[in-house]
Amino acid sequence: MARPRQFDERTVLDAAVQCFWKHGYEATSIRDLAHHMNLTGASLYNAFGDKRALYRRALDHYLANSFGERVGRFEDKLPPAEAIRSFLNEIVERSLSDPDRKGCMLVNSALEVAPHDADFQRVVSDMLTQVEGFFYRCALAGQRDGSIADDQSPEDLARFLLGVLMGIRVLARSRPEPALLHGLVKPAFALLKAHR
Amino acid sequence: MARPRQFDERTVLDAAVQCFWKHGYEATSIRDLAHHMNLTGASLYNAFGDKRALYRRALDHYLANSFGERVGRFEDKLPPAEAIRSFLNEIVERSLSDPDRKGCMLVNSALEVAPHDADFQRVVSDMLTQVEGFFYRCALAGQRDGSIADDQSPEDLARFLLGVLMGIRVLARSRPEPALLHGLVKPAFALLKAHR
DNA sequence: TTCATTTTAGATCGATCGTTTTAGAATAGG
DNA sequence: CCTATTCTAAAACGATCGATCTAAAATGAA
Repeated sequence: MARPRQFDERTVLDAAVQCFWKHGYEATSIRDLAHHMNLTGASLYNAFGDKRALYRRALDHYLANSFGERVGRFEDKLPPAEAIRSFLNEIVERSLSDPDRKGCMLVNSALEVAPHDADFQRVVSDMLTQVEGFFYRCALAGQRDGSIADDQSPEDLARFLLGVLMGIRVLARSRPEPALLHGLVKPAFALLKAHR
Repeated sequence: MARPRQFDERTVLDAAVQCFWKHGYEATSIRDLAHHMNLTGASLYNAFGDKRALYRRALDHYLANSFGERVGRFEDKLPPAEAIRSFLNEIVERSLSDPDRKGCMLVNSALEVAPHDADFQRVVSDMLTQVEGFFYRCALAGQRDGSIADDQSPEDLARFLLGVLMGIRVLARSRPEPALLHGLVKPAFALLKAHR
């Protein structure tokens, strides 16, 4: 019977997420990771395989705990227009209060890793499609209940909102200024507003 | 009297831009750069100092030849609303036709390098402010001549358009799909349209 | 021609990289 | 107790990194 593990997998994955999220894949070394995860190199390799596999696990962990839980909180609990606004506003507020300016690990991965790795390309693309799907469902429901303007198709509104979200994420890392991020979403929300 | 240089600086900077733009800073090695720039390591160091300084030169070169020239082409030659639309549409079309999916070196830098380097942080932030300024001037002029809706302030419109541009850039690298990018800008353009 | 200076070419340096190895430790089962 | 298995700790491996070094080459001036 083998020796049992000393570490808690979730705890070490949280630590890995923090490292990769802040610094990116290439600039995060295995020694940094091992140090922050409180593991030795061999334990890290035993548990996760290699750097790339760890990155994948960390990204999946991040996505489950960010987008996954955020959609769950908003989609079935708020009216569609409000779900969209709350979703984006929460991201704006969290970004403005992050001293590390980490932005979004999905977006960071989309730009750094995914262009050169087919597997990550699929993960990122699928996830972006899911985010778009959330916006689509909200736009559709909002146009049906009359709370969202219907001059644009729900497909285009979903694409537009996805673009706005990506823009927020980039500016959150590069220019996390309240006037900028609040001012950015204001016209977007106005576009959603139904004219009655 | 010293031996003259064999290389053309602009040509080697173009090559450096391509390397850094496609792969990012960390994942681009000096040997890659030297190879694509057709220089030896020593020549590269003699001419540019070190990797970081070369990156700075490459980024400046990129910015002068992308944003700089694009604004020059549109701002004084087209009406304001059309300048905005042409600016964004050109970026969409170029992104859709780039097999390397390089996206935008400024955005890539904003996410990879700028969070950890004060100098680059300033370069990126200043540049984003200039892009916003372009949008602001167009929004202001467009609201004055009545071709751009005025329910949002020109400041907020500029912020919004900057966010939309960032979104385009991210999606151009991660999901360069015609329906997505075209669909994204359509509602944004509709928002600009004045209701007369 | 020599001289001084910079460039180019290729090799080398010391450090860091991702990963593996070696050895001791921790467990349950027999 | 022994055994088999996996975990943990630390050292080590081979490769690559950014940068420097050494030597030859290229120039104009004296």
